[in-house]
Amino acid sequence: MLGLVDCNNFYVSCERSFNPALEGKPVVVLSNNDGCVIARSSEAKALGIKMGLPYFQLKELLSQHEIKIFSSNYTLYGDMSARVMATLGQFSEEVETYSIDEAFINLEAWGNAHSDLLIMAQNLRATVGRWTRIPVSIGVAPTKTLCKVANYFSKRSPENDGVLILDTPARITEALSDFPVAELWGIGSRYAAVLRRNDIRTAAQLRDAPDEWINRNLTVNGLRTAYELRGLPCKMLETEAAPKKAICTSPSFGRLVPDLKTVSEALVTHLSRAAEKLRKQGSAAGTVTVFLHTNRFKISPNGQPARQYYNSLSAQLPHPTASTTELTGYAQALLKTVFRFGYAYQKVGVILSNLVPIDHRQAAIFTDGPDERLVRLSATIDRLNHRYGRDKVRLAAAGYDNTWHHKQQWMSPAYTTRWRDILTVK
DNA sequence: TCTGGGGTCCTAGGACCC
DNA sequence: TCTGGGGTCCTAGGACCC
Repeated sequence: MLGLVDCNNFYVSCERSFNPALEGKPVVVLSNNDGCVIARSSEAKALGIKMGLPYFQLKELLSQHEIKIFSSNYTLYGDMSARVMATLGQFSEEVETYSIDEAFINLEAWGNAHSDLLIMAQNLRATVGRWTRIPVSIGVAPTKTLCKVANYFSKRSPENDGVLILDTPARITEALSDFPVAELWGIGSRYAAVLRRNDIRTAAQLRDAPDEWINRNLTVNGLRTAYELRGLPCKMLETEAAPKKAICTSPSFGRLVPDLKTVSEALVTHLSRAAEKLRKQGSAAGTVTVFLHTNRFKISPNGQPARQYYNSLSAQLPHPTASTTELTGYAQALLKTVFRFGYAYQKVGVILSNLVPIDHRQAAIFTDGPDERLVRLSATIDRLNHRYGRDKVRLAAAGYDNTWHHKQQWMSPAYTTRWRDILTVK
């Protein structure tokens, strides 16, 4: 059996973990740039606040209710996630960190008896709650997709008390007959529409559909989902995090930016961030892509949609590199080519791809290899910045104007990762 | 009138996830 | 005024090979 442990309203729960005054109140966490709602407490959900609601539309509700608002604090959420995952390690040898707030775990050691599974799962919930103050829900089943279904019901039915175990054909069929197919893991809005047109409305109906039809309409991914619903595992537990194949950094500007100089400085800043991630996983990039675009929601003074511009450009590098300095040269050249004057830009982004392990780089025939001194320089800068703070040492090309930086008006302290933010007990 | 068969590799676009 | 960010995988079609 496998378990899916999912943190309830994770970002809100992180904020509450260090600020108990938020208990029982409607709390929302906003996306980057304080753009829209990405996490809601149950009280906020009860007020009808939808996922993805833009902040400026939320404002109308603020006058009627006392809603607590937070900017995304990923330093805090990432650290709390690591603490939750480490706690899971106490209960299972094999933990797959599936996302910041979810993990699949192997429950082989718990045995197969329903009562044992229930006791262990409740014990796990209680321990995570005690150690991190993060409430979790647990779905237990023979495949990952069925775990997702079990988890869905464990959250929604109070009588399940945060745990649901689907361990017999009868229990599985009962759950699947009640489960909207559009909510299945792997079924998005497009596939949901296809299924609806074919009168497939529950997970049980998809499970029982002919393989050939599923394969034709939902590709092999849909077929895997159907197999998993039948209890045949197709998605294995992956406890080793695979290195990323692409790394992208593209936060929006805090205001619209029209000029090349500012866009370029932002690009260099983003690239520095992406290259840090690149070196952290021990990779070098063979391709750099730069893209930029205007605000697609913007309306002109005359009431018409504003003129839009989106473009991207990639360069294959003569040799893969992990040097911020070297990558910056290419990125700036790409930007000069894609940039058009006369637009107000919302964001510029950079993607590093064709990643290879840093010690297995293919040398180029006709050009010199990467300058090892530049690679060592980047590594040294990483160490300095880790110790003294982000961007303490950086390229001058990143500029000194930070008026374009994204907004984060309601940021909570980094309670667990910054000395001066540690709570004081009076 | 009539024009083979069997492959690989790359890319763009579309689907999905949190 | 104001609408997020960062990923993965699959498929069809085009270009190429002998």
